Amino acid sequence: MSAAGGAPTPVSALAPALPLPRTAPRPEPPVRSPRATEIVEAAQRLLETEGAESLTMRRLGEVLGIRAPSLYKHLPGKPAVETALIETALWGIGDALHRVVDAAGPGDVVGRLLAEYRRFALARPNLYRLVAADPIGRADLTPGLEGWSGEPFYRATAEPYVAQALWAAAHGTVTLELSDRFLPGSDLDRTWAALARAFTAHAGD
Amino acid sequence: MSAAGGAPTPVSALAPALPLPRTAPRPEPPVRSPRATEIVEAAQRLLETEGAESLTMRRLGEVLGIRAPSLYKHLPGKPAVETALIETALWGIGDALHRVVDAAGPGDVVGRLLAEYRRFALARPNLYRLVAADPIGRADLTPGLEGWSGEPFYRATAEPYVAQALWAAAHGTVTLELSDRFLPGSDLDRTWAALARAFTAHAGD
DNA sequence: CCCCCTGGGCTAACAGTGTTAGCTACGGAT
DNA sequence: ATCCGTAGCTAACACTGTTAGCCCAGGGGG
Repeated sequence: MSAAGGAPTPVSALAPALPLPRTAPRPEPPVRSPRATEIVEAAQRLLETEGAESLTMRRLGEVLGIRAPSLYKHLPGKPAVETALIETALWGIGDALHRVVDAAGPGDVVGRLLAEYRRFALARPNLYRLVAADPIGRADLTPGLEGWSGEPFYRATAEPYVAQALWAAAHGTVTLELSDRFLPGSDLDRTWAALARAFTAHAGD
Repeated sequence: MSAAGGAPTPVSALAPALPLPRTAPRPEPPVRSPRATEIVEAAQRLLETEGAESLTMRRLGEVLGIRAPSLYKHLPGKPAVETALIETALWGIGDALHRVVDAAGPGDVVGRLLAEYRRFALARPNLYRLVAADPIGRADLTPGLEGWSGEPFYRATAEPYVAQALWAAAHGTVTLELSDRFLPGSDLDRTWAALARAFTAHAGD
């Protein structure tokens, strides 16, 4: 991800930019062989239905009617599978968030952005957890993808560092909600509302 | 962790509470045998100096001049080691944050709280990453520890849901900073400043 | 003094992980 | 008809956490 816009956006821009412009174009998905695509799709199904600890090369081969070592004829290894899954997640989040900002009705873009971010993650908990799991082979990710998928936060806040903070806050909140780390009995709707309020209330300062 | 105070604090309290009260007492650390304590300390050193992937039972035994299976005479397994490390981290964070709130000079408690949270995590990156790594054997944690260690956020905001949101935001930002997930070239000081501003500016609304 | 028993080490082993090497069968191109 | 790449296979390696079972030193009770 990484909010704060793509390459052409100068980081120091305190921009007015009310029409919520797009700056970075949607990056091109990488070309994969048909079989490799099948494998990645099977991996996604496996991850969502059985959880991360079931996403093993042997198990993945099994659901494909294949032995584990044969997977290496199509993909270089397990990190590649995970990277592919992370990428589909980033494309999904990016598309969903850009859509929200595109349909910018009158007020509270931030609130709707946060709601959509939350909705997406809760709908695919295991996928989001995978994205959140630290290391992420930055170098192997499609260039520009992280920036593009975080860009809606910039479009909504029009200030790069507020955008980064908002993105990080959303990420943290959703992570904790997925891990069930908030005090039991908390009304998470109100937590999200408090977060939206913090980033909305004081438009000019 | 988990902000929003301990048991006696009614969640609905929109409290005035300006003297920044403490609600939950500091929980008692669990009693461990001397040898078990040695092992946990060695694990912490190992984690910080060599990283999470080196924190293996065989390697841990090695630095203690012991074979891996012997560790099981003192601790029930690797999850127990990790839980112990997580607990020391939570105690550390809790102590540091409570100290900040105790020394409450005039303004910007939130800013100083965030700064301390960040400082702590960056000083022990691998330890913090371990805490952030999802599953956390909630049941095996010292009761009340999570609530107590997040309580300073409540003391600083005096509203449980704002506290949760602030804590989550801090967690997310520090996680992304540790994983180097922000756009390269970003001035993270400004991101943190933007976060503090969001949770400070509008005191009353 | 001897016995017993417990604490804390050991080796061997198991099941599981990602991954590599080397073999083989099929299918399309020359 | 021959070649060769594609895509499967088995065997194996090095690693993980973990269990079973053995063994030896030290201390207390008869």
